[in-house]
Amino acid sequence: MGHLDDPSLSDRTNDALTAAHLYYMQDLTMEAIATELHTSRSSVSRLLSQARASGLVDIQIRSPLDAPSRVEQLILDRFQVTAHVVPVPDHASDADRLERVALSVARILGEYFDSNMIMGIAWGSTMNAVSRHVTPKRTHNAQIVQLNGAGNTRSTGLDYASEILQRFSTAFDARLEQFPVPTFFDDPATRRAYWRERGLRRLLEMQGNMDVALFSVGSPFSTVPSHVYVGGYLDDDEFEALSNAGVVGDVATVFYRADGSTDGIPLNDRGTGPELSVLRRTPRRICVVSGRSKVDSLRGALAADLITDLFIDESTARALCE
Amino acid sequence: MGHLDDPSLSDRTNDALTAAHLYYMQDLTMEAIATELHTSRSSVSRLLSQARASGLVDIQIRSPLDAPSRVEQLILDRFQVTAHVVPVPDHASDADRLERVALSVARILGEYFDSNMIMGIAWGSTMNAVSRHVTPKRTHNAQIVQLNGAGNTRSTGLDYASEILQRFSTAFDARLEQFPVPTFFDDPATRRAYWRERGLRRLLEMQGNMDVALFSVGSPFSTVPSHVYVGGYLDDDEFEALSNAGVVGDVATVFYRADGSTDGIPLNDRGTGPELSVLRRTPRRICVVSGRSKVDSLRGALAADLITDLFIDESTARALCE
DNA sequence: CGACTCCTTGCACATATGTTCACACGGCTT
DNA sequence: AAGCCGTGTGAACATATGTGCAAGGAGTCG
Repeated sequence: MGHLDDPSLSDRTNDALTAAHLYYMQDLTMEAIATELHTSRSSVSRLLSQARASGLVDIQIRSPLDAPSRVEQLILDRFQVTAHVVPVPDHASDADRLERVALSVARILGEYFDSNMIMGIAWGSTMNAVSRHVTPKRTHNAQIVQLNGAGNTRSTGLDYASEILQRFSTAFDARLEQFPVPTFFDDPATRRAYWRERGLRRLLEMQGNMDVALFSVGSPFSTVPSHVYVGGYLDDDEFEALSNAGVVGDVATVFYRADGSTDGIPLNDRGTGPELSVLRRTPRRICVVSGRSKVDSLRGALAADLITDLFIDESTARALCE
Repeated sequence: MGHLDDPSLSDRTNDALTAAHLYYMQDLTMEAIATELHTSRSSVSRLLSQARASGLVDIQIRSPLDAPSRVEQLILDRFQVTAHVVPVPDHASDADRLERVALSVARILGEYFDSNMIMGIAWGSTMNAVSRHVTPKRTHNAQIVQLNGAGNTRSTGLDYASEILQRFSTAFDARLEQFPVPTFFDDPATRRAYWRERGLRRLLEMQGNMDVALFSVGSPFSTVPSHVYVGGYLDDDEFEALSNAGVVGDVATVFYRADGSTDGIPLNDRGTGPELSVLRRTPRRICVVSGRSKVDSLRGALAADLITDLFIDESTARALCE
């Protein structure tokens, strides 16, 4: 309940705090709060919006512990992964699904990330959607690190990926380590050489020490291909090579097969994503998936043991269990 | 996010959970939720009310850590007690104050009480107010124990005190140990004898092992006397004896002076409240105070080191600091 | 000093939410 | 089967909340 005329706090935040108390703890109406705060009802409405948006007010849903949904339980049994099924009506569009799952993740992410932690984040449409809604949470000495490069033949990719990452970084007040390299090098040798650069040491070390990893899965061969597959990162030959190698998906542009294996997939030697073994060492690996077209890819990621916590829309969850 | 067609859960709770998600996590309007749930908007409104009232939805206010209010900081410095100041306008009536502080406490109490814990609770107008608003929280193997007897010359007091305690017990799904004795025995010897009864052993042991104690302070000589002082528990002689002994207040009908001392206060030998030393052994001692008339009594309780966490209305808090 | 921008405010209106009420349904008694 | 709860429902109404907009105030620049 810290608030009330603290000189160190901006008046606005202070009022927001007080308003939040009066509204959420004491069930006053905004009208009444307006009177106490000597302002208009509309301003109170705005104060409360701000309080919610800035994470001052924290709303959680706590299902009785004995009530994981049937699907969540099923997923836990089959894949040893904690699933968070987001209710979305069956007839919703894929865009809707994505948006709604992303919103749910954005709201709850603060539960997983705290002071002194390192979080690795990938980029793509899903992460973009999540980033646009993250509820801020104040942390100290926290670090966010980009998981894979985002440059392609047409641009450095800095705008897109960096914008995403920056939203997280701002929301958590965390330092941000970007990864200004192409998504794929042309020559594996160049990549290997570059990896030995000392400038990369810090970044790789951070990735090795991540507490949380946040990513989605890519699905190259689905009807709704992921960002990577349509953004000019891969040419036709490369695409075909993936197909020939039996690839079903990727995590942070590291490709894998249905059984989770990655050996002998040439593109991986040129990619900039973290070794899957590095990922697997990360205590919490949060995967966000929406849309049935990602099911095959998701199965592969599960087989590769890349995931500890899965956020997924309802019908995709059901599809996964079939 | 556990919910969704879990056969083990009542449909109603299930719907409430889903509705809560859609409303609080996905920002859908109730209208939209009604459509998804194939019901009417009004029902959704009711579902959400239920979800809030039953603690399914948990709303917290998290002030930036660096922002305890000035008053809270002041109280911490002076009394080594964590204060939670509840904003209440200066012109509010004492009844208002009480209600609003009580509501705030009721909402947050779940933070302090959990499975396998023992909580001791006093009774009185304040506790009554709190009890009427406690937000339920599911716990296992938790125990609530009454701190002091509630019988008087006119009744066993079971109705009043028991009703209060039962509300807590229900809200937390905790076992309840009542204390069916008068508030004060007529003869100290009777009390001592009774205390040796084996039936009392269990109760006293629980009190000795409390994890949390919840109480207010009584203020005998203020213009707004507490429940104990007007409920027929004390006659004029006893009242005068208290006055002569320099008593400023009580906690669970154990009386103390301004300096926190209790020695040589005759009524304490006949009272049924816990020894203050027992109280002081309790790790968390939550005191709820509203109304300036309780300030003197509160000072005494602070001097006696009876409190670790203090919930108090704003103007009383200011009065305390003067 | 004025002209400008950028923010904030409160009003009035548009929506969203809460609540009352009459009614329908299932379980239970007679 | 008829009658009588208690519970739960949606329509209609009553409130409460969100938002576009025009106006005002503080700061900045010429």
